[in-house]
Amino acid sequence: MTTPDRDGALADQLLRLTHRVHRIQKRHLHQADLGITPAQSRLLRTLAHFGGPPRMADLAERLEVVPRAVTTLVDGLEASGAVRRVPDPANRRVIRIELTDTGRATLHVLHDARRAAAREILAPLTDEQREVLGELLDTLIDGAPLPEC
Amino acid sequence: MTTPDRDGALADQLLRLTHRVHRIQKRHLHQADLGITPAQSRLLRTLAHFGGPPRMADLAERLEVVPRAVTTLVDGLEASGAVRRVPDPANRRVIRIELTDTGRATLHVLHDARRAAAREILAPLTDEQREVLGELLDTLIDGAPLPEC
DNA sequence: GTTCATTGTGAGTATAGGTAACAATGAGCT
DNA sequence: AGCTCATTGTTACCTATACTCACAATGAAC
Repeated sequence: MTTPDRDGALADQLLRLTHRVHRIQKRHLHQADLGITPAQSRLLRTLAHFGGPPRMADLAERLEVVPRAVTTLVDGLEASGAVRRVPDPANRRVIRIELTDTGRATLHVLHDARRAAAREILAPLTDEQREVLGELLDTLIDGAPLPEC
Repeated sequence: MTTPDRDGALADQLLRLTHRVHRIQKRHLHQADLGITPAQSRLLRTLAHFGGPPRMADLAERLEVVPRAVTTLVDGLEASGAVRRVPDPANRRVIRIELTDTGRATLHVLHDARRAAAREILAPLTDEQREVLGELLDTLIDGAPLPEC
């Protein structure tokens, strides 16, 4: 038997990798010294992928967290001056989250930190292996079933 | 240019995957209803990979967390009856962590939950792709530089 | 035998996220 | 109009993870 429990082994590897990725990202963020936490960085990154300023509910859905979590993250980012809460004139219940100029500058630094972290994590892989991994991760992420079902 | 920023893109994908893996594992663990948290599950899994009962310091090193964190995890697992603190007669400073029979049973259930989680995460991949991913993850994990340097 | 290193833990903190209740608002219906 | 119900963000609280720092007990080295 060449693969006694391939999926179980993959689970183990994924969990170990997950832990490592988180630790390394945290270290690089700390070194960047922007006062941005990993979850805040994730929100900023997501923010940049929207066309216009999204509603907080949009962010919660995209980040796959509960709306309450977004409130906390935006609180922190607003205190850092990276984002701004802007009330939506068309619907007074919604608040749109805008990236400030400071936030855009922060995003650049974060991007560099993220890339450095990636280089550290991916160090054992050749260029070809990174290409293959990228394709596999694309497939994994694009093929993910709808969140929360 | 075919790869404008491959490492940066990989970082994004890894971070998204990391979040997803963590959420899905948490859900499956909760469904298993063993009262075991993700970090405790990680410790149990690690425990099974040692030959004999390891010292808490060994666990901290292997898990790549600070020793204080191991204390908390063992506290919870001992309360669940999954492990036992056994003083080392050869060195009265060290405490060895033994898996109980209950713990061994728990491990089996956890293994199934982990495999189910893996199947859910890996659903978009074919068998061949899973093999390739497994090899890449092997390389990534084995080639990791020594912890904390 | 005094000094220094190892080992685990108490106390306190920060981050991440979850639930439940709620106030403000908008939408639909009669 | 009014009444009901869904949406949106937030207040208040709880849990899990992991960190630092200080410390007590022990062992090792000189």
